Amino acid sequence: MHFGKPRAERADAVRNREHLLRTARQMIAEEGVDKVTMDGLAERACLGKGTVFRRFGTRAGIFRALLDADERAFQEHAMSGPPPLGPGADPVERLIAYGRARVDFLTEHHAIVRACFDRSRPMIMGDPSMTQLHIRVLLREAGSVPNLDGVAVQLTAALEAPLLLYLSRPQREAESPDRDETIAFLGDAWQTLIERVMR
Amino acid sequence: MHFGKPRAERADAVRNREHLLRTARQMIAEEGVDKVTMDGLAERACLGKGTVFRRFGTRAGIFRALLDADERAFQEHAMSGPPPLGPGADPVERLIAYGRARVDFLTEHHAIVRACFDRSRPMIMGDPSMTQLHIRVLLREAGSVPNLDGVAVQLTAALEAPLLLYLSRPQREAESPDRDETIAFLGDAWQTLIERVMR
DNA sequence: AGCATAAGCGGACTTCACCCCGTTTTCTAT
DNA sequence: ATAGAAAACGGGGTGAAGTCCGCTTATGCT
Repeated sequence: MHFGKPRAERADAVRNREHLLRTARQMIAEEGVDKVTMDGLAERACLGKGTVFRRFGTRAGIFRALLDADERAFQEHAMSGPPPLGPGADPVERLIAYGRARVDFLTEHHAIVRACFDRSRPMIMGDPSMTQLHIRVLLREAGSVPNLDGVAVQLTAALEAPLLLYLSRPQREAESPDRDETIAFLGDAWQTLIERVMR
Repeated sequence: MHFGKPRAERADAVRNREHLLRTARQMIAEEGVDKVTMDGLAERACLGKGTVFRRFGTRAGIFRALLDADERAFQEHAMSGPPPLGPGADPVERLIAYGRARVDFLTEHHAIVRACFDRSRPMIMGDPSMTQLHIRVLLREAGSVPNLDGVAVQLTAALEAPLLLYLSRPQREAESPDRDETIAFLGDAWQTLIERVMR
């Protein structure tokens, strides 16, 4: 009765997944996120449509997979990079730095992040994001906050939701004039919020 | 050259819109939000599909229209109802009361609220919701907050996003045991947040 | 009332996500 | 090496959103 190893992923599966991700990245670079269709991707990768769905489940799944690597790298930085983002700085400093970095990250990956949404199966509260966990830890380090879990949820929402929900411009080019404005706007707002909550 | 009256909406159009909304409400009551399809709605209302799209633009548009009346009533309450929600109470009290009422409202209309999302054309930051405006006004009344606009955006996100984004269970029955828990959880968190920001 | 015209209507058509299931490939145990 | 099982593949099928355009009807003007 040895579970634990439900048999590793088959070699062709791995090969195909990577090929599909590469192809998807190309398509995004050439035509933008919403020109990536399941049929189109399959055809361009010379694979069956069924394969694409088997690998990623849903369309949103592709974008989640694409984001995954960058997301890991980002959290890595936040958890063990140099201060003020990483350990070593004052927790409040770290919270502020985290927020600014996160705004930057989400803006950078804006199109893909938004494409991760799945109308049918959205994120559940029980599945706290890395961001929420990180904020929670730093809040606790920064001093006693009542209702820690609740506040962590809401600060996470305050940080991420504006980019996920409220602002969503075409933002074709990375050099858009209001791109930097937006980043500064939300970063400053975050800093203000944290300073007032923690003072 | 008199614009201003681009000719009022035709009588049949009005009739059909109301008929469609009534029918949609029935279908929602009977089978739930995501069984409401454009074809189904058109057929049940004995109208062409083109008509449904002409009236509401997109599927999400139907739900926005359905929410509209209730949303107005809610804002009415918040702006001119009895304290602590309405005018007369201390601004901080009002902010807290508003948040609790809003959580309640969003939970009550959860299914429809979520159905208002539109993958292709999401809300723009330039279109600040009533909630954002209200929060902004109360914040200003409550005392000088630096970065007023930014903080208003983020508090709005903190209040609404958890219900829009992070928690989304089927929540079929209104008497679900964790429904009340959720309302209390988010309401308390909101109160904590506001108290700390404003202290 | 009668007419011109803009608004509204209907439903076929297109596109896309997602499902299904018979066929093929890889893996493992012998 | 080989057979048998499990996993992966392929692509046609389905249902739903959204578009198009020729037809119909309300409305305002005379």
